[in-house]
Amino acid sequence: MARLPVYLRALHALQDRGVATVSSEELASAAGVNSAKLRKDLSHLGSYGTRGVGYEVEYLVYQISRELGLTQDWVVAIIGVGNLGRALAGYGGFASRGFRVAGLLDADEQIVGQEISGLTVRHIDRLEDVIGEHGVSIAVIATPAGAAQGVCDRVVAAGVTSVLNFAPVVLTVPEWVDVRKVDLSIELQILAFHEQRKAGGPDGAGGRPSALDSGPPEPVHYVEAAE
Amino acid sequence: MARLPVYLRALHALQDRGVATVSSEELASAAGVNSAKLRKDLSHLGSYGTRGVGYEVEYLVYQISRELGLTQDWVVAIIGVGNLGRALAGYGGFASRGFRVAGLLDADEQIVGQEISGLTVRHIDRLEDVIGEHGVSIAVIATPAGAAQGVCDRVVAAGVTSVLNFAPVVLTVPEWVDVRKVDLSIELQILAFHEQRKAGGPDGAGGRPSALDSGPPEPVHYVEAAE
DNA sequence: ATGCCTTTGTGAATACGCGCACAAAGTCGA
DNA sequence: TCGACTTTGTGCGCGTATTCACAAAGGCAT
Repeated sequence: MARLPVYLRALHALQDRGVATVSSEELASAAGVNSAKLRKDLSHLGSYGTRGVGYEVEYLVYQISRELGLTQDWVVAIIGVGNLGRALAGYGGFASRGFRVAGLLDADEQIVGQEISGLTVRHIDRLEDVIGEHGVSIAVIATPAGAAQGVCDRVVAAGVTSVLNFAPVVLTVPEWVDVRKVDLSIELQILAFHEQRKAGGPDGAGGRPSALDSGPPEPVHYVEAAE
Repeated sequence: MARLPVYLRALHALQDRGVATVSSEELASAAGVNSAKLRKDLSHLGSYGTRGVGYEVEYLVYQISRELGLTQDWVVAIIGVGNLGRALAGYGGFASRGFRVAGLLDADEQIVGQEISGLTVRHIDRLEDVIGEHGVSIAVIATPAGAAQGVCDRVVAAGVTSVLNFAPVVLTVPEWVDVRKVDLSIELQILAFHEQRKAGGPDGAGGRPSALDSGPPEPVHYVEAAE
């Protein structure tokens, strides 16, 4: 389930606060989901709760980590060291969750050789070497759109079976390879869509809170046809 | 629908290649979805196809852009100018889709005053001013986890009704505010989960291609219990 | 003009996810 | 020891999304 990482994060926060046991209600609230859903999710990986008490935080952390495969280290390579690649290389959330960045690669000679977050950027020509040497199993593609499919084909040919794609293209891969896509522009477009509806979209004003109940302080934003 | 931006991107690519009309089958393939689903999605915003021919690319681009609210400009502020904030500020996919970054804000005095992608970083104290002056309606939160909820409360109080959150926390907002979350660590954890299953997870080896059919060149990666 | 061929738009069947609500199970106080 | 209370685990119904499959609609060649 895609929600397990969220639970895990909430559990880590509880752990840091010294909480030993937690009820499904509390944990669900912290994770922003329904408590029944959370219980059902947890029950799918075995019954680790005690009725009348709740779940033991530490034990649950271990079980979820195990289920997610975080009890082992995963070796990651980042291809494309532009602004985004740099940000990813320096992102602390990786190392703390068992993800080790073993290689940074780029095609730009200006960038190759630079040291970023303790790693030297290597040339994309060495892609297969880097993957082989370090046993990379997850590739993060942060290249321009045009280069993404080519890079993807190469990492797959080199044995990578999971790809995290930040380039704005739909990657084609063999069926044994998993791809997840993060697209900043699409996220904004979805927000714009809802924003437009709130401001009284094509269907006429629908469903936004009136100024009477505890709505926004300012009426609404101006909306005028952009042509 | 959350798929419209994907269709739009595929259509833009077709437009660049000079394609005038496209069938649901082709477009669905380019967008990575089922063709019936695509037709149903498009039919929900009116019937813009011609039977026997397909859809006119240019017209469809306009209709989807309109539906998504991209015929107007949206004003965005980015709060938190670390590695990620910097990457976002320089991301070309924003401007080209009608999103204008009007403000960069940070709490760090070292960063305030720097010019990044043509914008001067301002101090977080001026948050409300920046939002008001430019009519910001979308806030991008790229702060550390600890600061995110506080920043979120402030932008909401200042009138922002859409938030794109990169901080690894679940934000609590009034019900008229939309939040979308992008969490790099969670994406990797989901990949690790599938990776583990492919490598013969807790359930025993299940469903991965054998070495007989067109599987990966190398057998599989080593997997050993990490404790 | 006419009939064949392509492609859309959609009814119907299916699968899926979600959440309510409750029984089973366990704790804790008396 | 016993009963009341808390919390888990899950059966069930419901609404939504997805897919199949086909009839309606339009183009195009003859």
